[in-house]
Amino acid sequence: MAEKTHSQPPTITIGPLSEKTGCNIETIRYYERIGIMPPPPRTEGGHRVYREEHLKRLTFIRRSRELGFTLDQVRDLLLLVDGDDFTCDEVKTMTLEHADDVHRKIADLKKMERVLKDMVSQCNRGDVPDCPVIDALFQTKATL
Amino acid sequence: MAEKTHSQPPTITIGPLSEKTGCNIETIRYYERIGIMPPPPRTEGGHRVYREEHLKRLTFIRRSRELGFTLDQVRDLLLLVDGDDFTCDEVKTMTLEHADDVHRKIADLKKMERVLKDMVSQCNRGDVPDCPVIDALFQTKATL
DNA sequence: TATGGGACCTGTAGTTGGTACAGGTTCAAG
DNA sequence: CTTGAACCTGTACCAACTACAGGTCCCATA
Repeated sequence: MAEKTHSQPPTITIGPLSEKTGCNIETIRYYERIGIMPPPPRTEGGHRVYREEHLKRLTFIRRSRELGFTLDQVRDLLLLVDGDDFTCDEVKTMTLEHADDVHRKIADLKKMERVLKDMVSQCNRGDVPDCPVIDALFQTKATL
Repeated sequence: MAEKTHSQPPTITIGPLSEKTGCNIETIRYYERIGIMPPPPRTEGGHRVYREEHLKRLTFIRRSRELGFTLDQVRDLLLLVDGDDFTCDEVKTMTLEHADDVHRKIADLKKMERVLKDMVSQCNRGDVPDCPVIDALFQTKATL
């Protein structure tokens, strides 16, 4: 309510930023080092001082990572955002491509799952030292 | 057909082994370095010389990796195999645990996929610089 | 037998996306 | 003014490989 004259925009240090975003401190510094977070202003003593815009950007990055975008993809998304001349179509395309990747990964994992379950389903002979799983893993057509 | 007297067991060098297993050369040497492939005998000049047993072991490792076992898990499986006192149950348990991991990964990826598709489905307004995907990625409850 | 070049050797560094210290400085509450 | 939590930098580490560089070996052909 009672703001001082020349009121400054609210700021936080790295610790609270970490808590608010769920992104750990070392990771925030890492993001700065690799250039996807901008270097924030510092206090006299050298402590990082963040503002709302940093929080937003870091949230964006976290969210994107949670959705499985690589840091390179995040970099591209941020370029589009920063350029403010991005088109919805560009973003849509990237997202769809990524969705395809995810889809393929799901398909691969499903195959894996089936093979694993098939192998296990052969195992019903108790604890004899003759294991169909092991046999399956040794399976190959190659010889010397 | 016409084998010499004192016929030696057939051997191969690392190149052919790589081709037969689909495991690249640097990876084979890497596996040796980390101790999951045994150091093979060498020629006078120092070239590695492999036999059937190496081929089998490497195939086992590759197969396991393809099925998503980590190298640590492969190490465990190999201990069981090498000890030749493994029980089918032990192997079965490891495999089931791994199958569960895979199952969870599939579930996570499916969630991702849905969110990505939902975001994209908001995109039908052409190429205006106002993108629901970007908006969604910025979405957060946190403020300074 | 000499030689050319492909296959092999070792050792180190880079990849991705962070995490984990060590060892030192700053900030703010009491 | 003191204390200790929070912050700083820099380096090393994780999985699971891959990619060199710079040197040696092997063997088929001339």
